[in-house]
Amino acid sequence: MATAWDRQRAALREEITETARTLFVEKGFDATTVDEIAQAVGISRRSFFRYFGTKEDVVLGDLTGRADALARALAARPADEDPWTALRTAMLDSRSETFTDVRSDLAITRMMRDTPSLRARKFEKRQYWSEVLTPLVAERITEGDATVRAAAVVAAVLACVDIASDVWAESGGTADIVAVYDEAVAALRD
Amino acid sequence: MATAWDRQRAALREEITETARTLFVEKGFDATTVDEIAQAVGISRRSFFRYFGTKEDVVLGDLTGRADALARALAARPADEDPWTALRTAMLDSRSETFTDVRSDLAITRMMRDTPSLRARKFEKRQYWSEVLTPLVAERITEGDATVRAAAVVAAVLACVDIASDVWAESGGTADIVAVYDEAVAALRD
DNA sequence: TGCCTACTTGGCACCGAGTGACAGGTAGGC
DNA sequence: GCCTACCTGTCACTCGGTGCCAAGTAGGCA
Repeated sequence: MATAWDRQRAALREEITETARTLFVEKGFDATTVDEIAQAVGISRRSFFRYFGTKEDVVLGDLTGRADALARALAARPADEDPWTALRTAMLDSRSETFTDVRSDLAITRMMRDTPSLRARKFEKRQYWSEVLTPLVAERITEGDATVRAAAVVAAVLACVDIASDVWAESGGTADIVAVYDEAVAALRD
Repeated sequence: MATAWDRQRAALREEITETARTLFVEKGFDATTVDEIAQAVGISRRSFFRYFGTKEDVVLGDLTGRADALARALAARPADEDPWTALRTAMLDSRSETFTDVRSDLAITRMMRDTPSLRARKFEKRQYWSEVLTPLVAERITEGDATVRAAAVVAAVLACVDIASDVWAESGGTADIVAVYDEAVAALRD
C-alpha cells in the first residue's frame, strides 16, 4: 500500500514547485538558491534533491511525461495520415495536459526563455522528445531515408513549437499560439 | 603593441585546447577536472578560467566566430536567392573555416553528442547562431510574417545540420554529410 | 640605467549545485 | 509490541566558477 506515501510525496512535490516558482519570479532563477527553497518549504536541502534532480527541473516540470502523452496521441492517429497533420493534431489533442503550465504562468515561460541554464535543460529534455517521437514518425515516412527524414520533421516541428511559444510569451500571452505555429510550419513547406 | 601578447595568448589557448582534448578523449569529459587540465598545461586553475569561461568551451571552440563567418557568407549571397539555397551555399562556402574541428576529430564530435553538458552548451551557442542568421534570412522572405518564418527556416536548417552531423559521427566519418543534410531538408519540403 | 605603468598570473577564500554515507525516526505488517 | 522498510536530516565532500589581492614581468619614458 504505497498509495498513502505516494500521495504525500506528490503533495510535497507540488508544494516545492509552488514555493520555488514564487521565489523564482520574485528574485530570479539564478539568484534563488536551493537552500532558500528548502527552507521556505520546511525541508532539508538534501530532501529537495530527492524530489528534484536539479534546480531546473522544478521549473521545467514533467516534460518527459508530456512527451509520452504526445507519443500516445500520435500513435492513436490513423496510420495513413501524413506526419505533419498527425503531429499537429496529436499536439492539440494532448494540449490540455501538455500546456497546463504554459497557461498557468507567463512569467515562467519568459524565465525559461531568458535563463541560459533553463534553456539548456529544456533542450536536453527536448532530446528525449525527439527520441520518443522519431520512430513513430518514421512509420509515416514513405520515401527516402525514413530515419533521417523523421528526425528532420520532428526537429522542425519542435522548433516551430518553440518559436510559437516564444512569440506567445513575448506578446504577453495575447498571440494565437497555434496560428504562429502554422505560420512557422508554412515557412518550411512554402 | 598588443600583438606579442596576443600571439602568446593564442598559443597558450591552443595548448590548453590540445591538452584538454587529449585528456577528455582518454578519461571522458566529466571525469576530467579543470585542475587536471591546468596541471597538465602547467598553469593555475584560475588562469584556465581566464582563457575559457567554462570547461565546455574548450571542446566547443569558437562557435560564435563560425556563426559570424557564416553570416558574412550568407550576406554575400545574391539578394534574390531563396533562403534555403542561400543558406546551403553559404554553409558550404564557409565550411573550410567552419568544419575544421569536425574533420580534426571524430571522437570530439561523438563526445559532444554523448555528453549532456556539452550538448546543452552547444544548443546555447546555437541560440546565438539563430539570432545572427534570422534577421539576414528575414530579408529573403517575401510573404507572410518574415520574422516568424525566418526563425523557422533557420531553426530547421540548423536542426538538419545537427542531424547530418550526428549521422556522420555515427557512421564513423564515412557518411556523406552534405547528402544527409539534403535528405533531411527534403523531408521538410516534400 | 632606473622608474612607472599596464597587464598577467597565482593563490586564496568563497559560493552554489550535486552526491554519498550514516544515523534516527516513523508507518505498516506480523 | 517487535521488525522491517522507507523516508528524512546532517555531515562531509567534490567540482565548477568567481572575486580579490599580492607578486611578477614586459614595455615606455626620462
